[in-house]
Amino acid sequence: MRVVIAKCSVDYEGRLTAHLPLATRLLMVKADGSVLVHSDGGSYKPLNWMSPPCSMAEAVPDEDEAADGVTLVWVVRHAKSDDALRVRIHEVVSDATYDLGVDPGLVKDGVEAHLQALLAEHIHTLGDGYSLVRREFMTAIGPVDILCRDGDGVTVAVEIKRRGEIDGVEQLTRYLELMNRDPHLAPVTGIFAAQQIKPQARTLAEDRGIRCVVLDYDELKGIDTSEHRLF
Amino acid sequence: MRVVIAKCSVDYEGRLTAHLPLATRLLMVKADGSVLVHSDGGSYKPLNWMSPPCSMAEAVPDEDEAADGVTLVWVVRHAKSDDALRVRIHEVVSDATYDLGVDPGLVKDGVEAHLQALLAEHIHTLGDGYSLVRREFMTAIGPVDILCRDGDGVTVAVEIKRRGEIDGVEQLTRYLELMNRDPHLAPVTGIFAAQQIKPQARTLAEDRGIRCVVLDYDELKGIDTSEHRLF
DNA sequence: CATTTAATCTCGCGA
DNA sequence: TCGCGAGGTTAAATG
Repeated sequence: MRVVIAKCSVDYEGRLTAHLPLATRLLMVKADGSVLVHSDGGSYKPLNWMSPPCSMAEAVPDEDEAADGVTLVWVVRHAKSDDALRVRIHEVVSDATYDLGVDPGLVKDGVEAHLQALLAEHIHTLGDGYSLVRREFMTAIGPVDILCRDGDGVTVAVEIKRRGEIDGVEQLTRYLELMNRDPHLAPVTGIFAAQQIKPQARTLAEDRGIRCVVLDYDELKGIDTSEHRLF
Repeated sequence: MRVVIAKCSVDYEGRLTAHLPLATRLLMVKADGSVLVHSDGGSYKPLNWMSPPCSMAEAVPDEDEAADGVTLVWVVRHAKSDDALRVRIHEVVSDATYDLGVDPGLVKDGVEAHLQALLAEHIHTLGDGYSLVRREFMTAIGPVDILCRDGDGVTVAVEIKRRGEIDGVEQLTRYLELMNRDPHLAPVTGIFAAQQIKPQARTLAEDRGIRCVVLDYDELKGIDTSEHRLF
């Protein structure tokens, strides 16, 4: 990885056009050729960047650029599209290259997939007599997170979100409409399950006869642990 | 801005739990206290990070950490939530601080707002006799991007997206349902206009009698230019 | 300040 | 490879 601190202006042309006036910034060139332009603020998103696959070339400034004080130009082109980034460097404060090696990568825990796995494992938390049919039940318009049966043997489609918003209710509604048109499956009722359900989403769901369930990730994991401890 | 190259492991606890095994990485500490952990690959997203407002403190490794070879621990805490990042540093390769000053910021061109302005200006590209009623036409559930009339004087609601997906069709459908209940407006037809329309979105839209139009930003801008050149 | 919506979204999974 | 959905989405605009 190459890290350069430089006074520069930047222009991007591609899916949109963007311009960064002259200022001192951090330029990061990664092993795959991608370039990031960071300022000393904002959040993790760079002010400007080029995603891989791309290649970076250094060019000599033209007459106008040289007259403006540009000493070096980086031309970064995307390999598959016409996206291009031009970094006009006026002054280099620092320029260093490091060998970082390959990163072992991030290990995550607590995302929607885990919620789904935990709820499937403890499907009875939805009510007495509930039994799992299958996770990721495929339909023509996409997979239903969990398909199960309630105590009366009625099919139930469960949509799981970390944060339940209107989009999720719309999604479940589409699944229910489709599945209720299938005589093999109908009638199918719906459960909208999330760690947190926005009031608007709850209202919409209940208005459509969809039951809302708030999931407690730690509690589900706790059940997991205490059950394992029985053995 | 402080830039550190170090062999480290990182743990995040907050909305989820995440762990980065020991490796050499770039650590960026911005003026607002935010921290970014970058590897030599991936895109512009850091492997791990802490968003502002937050504060970073250096701590002495405990006994176990020291036994593992940790020489220094960064504890980064978010100011408003319980999110925390622990960077366990084993070896510092480089550590430098730079004064970048305040960034003048990015100037953009070519986003959805511009598409809307351009299409409103050239509403006749939707068909002969089309006329603009108004942009951002307010309804009880939000603003319709463009309201216009077709050649027969029938009211048309236009939803504009850069990339047309199912959500956009749902949104337009809600507007149309509402507006068609209003005797002053009904009947209202719909147009889903985007630079790119996903097949599923197109299918859903056309199934609901909504016309799909693919917009060409450069062409609309070209019309703009050539019209201006007439004067 | 909360809410909504766009994003050069990125990222990962599955067909 | 492409499409689709999730994201510690982030970030900007708006009521």
